[in-house]
Amino acid sequence: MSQNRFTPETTRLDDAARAGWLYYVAGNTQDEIARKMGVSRQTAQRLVAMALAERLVKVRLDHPIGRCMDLAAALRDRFGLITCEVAPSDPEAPDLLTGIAIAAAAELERVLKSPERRIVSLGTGRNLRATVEQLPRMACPQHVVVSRLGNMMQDGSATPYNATIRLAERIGAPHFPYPLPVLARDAQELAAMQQQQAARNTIRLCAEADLSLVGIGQMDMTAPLHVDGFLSTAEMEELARAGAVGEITSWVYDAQGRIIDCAFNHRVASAPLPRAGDRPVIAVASGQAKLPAIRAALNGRLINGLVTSEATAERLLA
Amino acid sequence: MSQNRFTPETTRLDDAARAGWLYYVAGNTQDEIARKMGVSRQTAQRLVAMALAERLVKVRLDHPIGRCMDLAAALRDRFGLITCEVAPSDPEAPDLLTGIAIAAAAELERVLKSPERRIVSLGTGRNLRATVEQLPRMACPQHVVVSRLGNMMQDGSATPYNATIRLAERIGAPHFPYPLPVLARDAQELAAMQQQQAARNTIRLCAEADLSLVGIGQMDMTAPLHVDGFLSTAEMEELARAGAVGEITSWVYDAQGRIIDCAFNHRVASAPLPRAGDRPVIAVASGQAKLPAIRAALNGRLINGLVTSEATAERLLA
DNA sequence: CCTTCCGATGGGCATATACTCATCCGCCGG
DNA sequence: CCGGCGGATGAGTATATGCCCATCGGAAGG
Repeated sequence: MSQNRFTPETTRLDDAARAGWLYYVAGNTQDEIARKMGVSRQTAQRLVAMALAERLVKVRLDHPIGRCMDLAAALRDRFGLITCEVAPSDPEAPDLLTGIAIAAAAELERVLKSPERRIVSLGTGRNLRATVEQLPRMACPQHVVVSRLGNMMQDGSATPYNATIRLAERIGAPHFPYPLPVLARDAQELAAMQQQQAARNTIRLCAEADLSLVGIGQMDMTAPLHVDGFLSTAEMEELARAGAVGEITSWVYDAQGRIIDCAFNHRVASAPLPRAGDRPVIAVASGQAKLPAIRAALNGRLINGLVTSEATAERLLA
Repeated sequence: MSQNRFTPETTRLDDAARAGWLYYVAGNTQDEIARKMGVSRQTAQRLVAMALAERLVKVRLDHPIGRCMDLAAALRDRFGLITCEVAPSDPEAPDLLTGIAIAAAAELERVLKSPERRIVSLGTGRNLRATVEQLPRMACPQHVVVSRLGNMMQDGSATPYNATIRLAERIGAPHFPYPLPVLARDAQELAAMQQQQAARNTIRLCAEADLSLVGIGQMDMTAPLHVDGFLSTAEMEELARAGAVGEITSWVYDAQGRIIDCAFNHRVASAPLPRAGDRPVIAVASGQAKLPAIRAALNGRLINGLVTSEATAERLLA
């Protein structure tokens, strides 16, 4: 078909549209298209590619998951994330944990399937606990599970939501609880604690973790740190004045995602936050209340992966 | 990823949606999808196929031609056509000939490109004439062009719009003009005419035609048969009373596409209409005025191919 | 009229995709 | 507890697709 009988541009685009239609809508093979349009197969291929390049074909996914993946892609783009999963929100309960727990579990499971030894470090929190609950039982003795922070309060009692032990049990992997409490009394005590062999070993493992899953805590009266009794109301208010908007494994940061240089952070005994480089540091967090904390963590590149809900993702991008 | 932890149907469909999204929207290869989703390549392929089968992915073509091809596909479906082309209508002049002439010429060209001998039979009319004008010059001595009806009026003068000669000249093929006039005086004269060797030979060629291109005539005061003087106003009115809505190569038919058993048809000297079986009998017709005639021809399976305008296609499907 | 250049073309090949088949796993009835 | 059944899986393979490159032909400029 001689394109030059008419305006070549138009006709060529028309042909591209035809080819695109035949390929994507009618499901023809490029060979059939070539025959039907009277051109060579290669030309048909070029036309189909052109239809794609010229954005003539628009693909839409008619499934809740489609919107989620759009949001996830947007978040990845915007915040330079290695990985991002957005779970469909149930309109009835937009911030239900189950969805994101399943999504996060899928991420985790992917890593655990590796036959190579992997070090997985975990924070704490309801989200992570729920995530681990969603994992199927697997036999993964080759991996190592390590906690990034203590589960002891200063009085020696345990915090709830311990994900590390649960995960280790579930997959039959050796695990390293964090051998220090969440907080030291002061910087001096902290320094002493960190000299312990077990602490140094565990902190090193955390630094080498192939995958880190953490929660994100908000900084209001519903803050996990406050609810669990690590932060008095007075301390909370002081931190808020210093600009605190969120915390990850107890490290408190401001709206730009910078760890605040304050008395509280000098007492935090948790493993240092991994520099979110090439190894995934994935936050599992959602909910209106955590929004500023999540946004700050993303802005400050404290994390390079996020698993969240559709509703939260939308608000993050707004 | 064990689907059986949750409702298997849902999860599988979700996975299909993810896979579809990754494939069609994100442009991943199935191998990448397999890695990202932690499944085998084959499973990824199945998921993509499922997303397609379950109609999760909707492809839309953002180009005027897209609408045309949708209409063409709908017409093919609805009327069991072998081939159907819908040319974009210029909103300024919805029934302009050029568009459909180009489209029809493309159809014709496709057949002419064959190195095998093809018999192409033609009707008459502005549409066919315009179609032939759109053909590029080609050297096709292997083909044969034959006319399905005469171009002589009863007084021996020629009708306009002779497409056969023009086509034969353009492609350098041997051609067979129709050796009889359009109409005989009566059935008896007709029978005598058809005994002629030339007539029998030409009619046989028409019956064997590999491609037949015909126009469709309406049955009102603008009817080609009337304008060209073959049908008096009185005869027209009588045929209309008998239910005539259109004609193809002078054979007059009713709204169901049945050739009417009437005096006029008993005088028609044109080659019998080919039974629209597997060999293409393509009508080139468009325009509000021809709508009932086209619809009837489609309903009666007098044709198995149609080239028309976007506007006409829409009305045919309405 | 000839030369040069650019885009289009089709052959050939590496890769990706679709399909078939044997097998496996979990479920169910005996 | 066992055997049969149906869907899911992975290996293998035929087919389709994407890409590189040599070549061609028409347009612009000398």
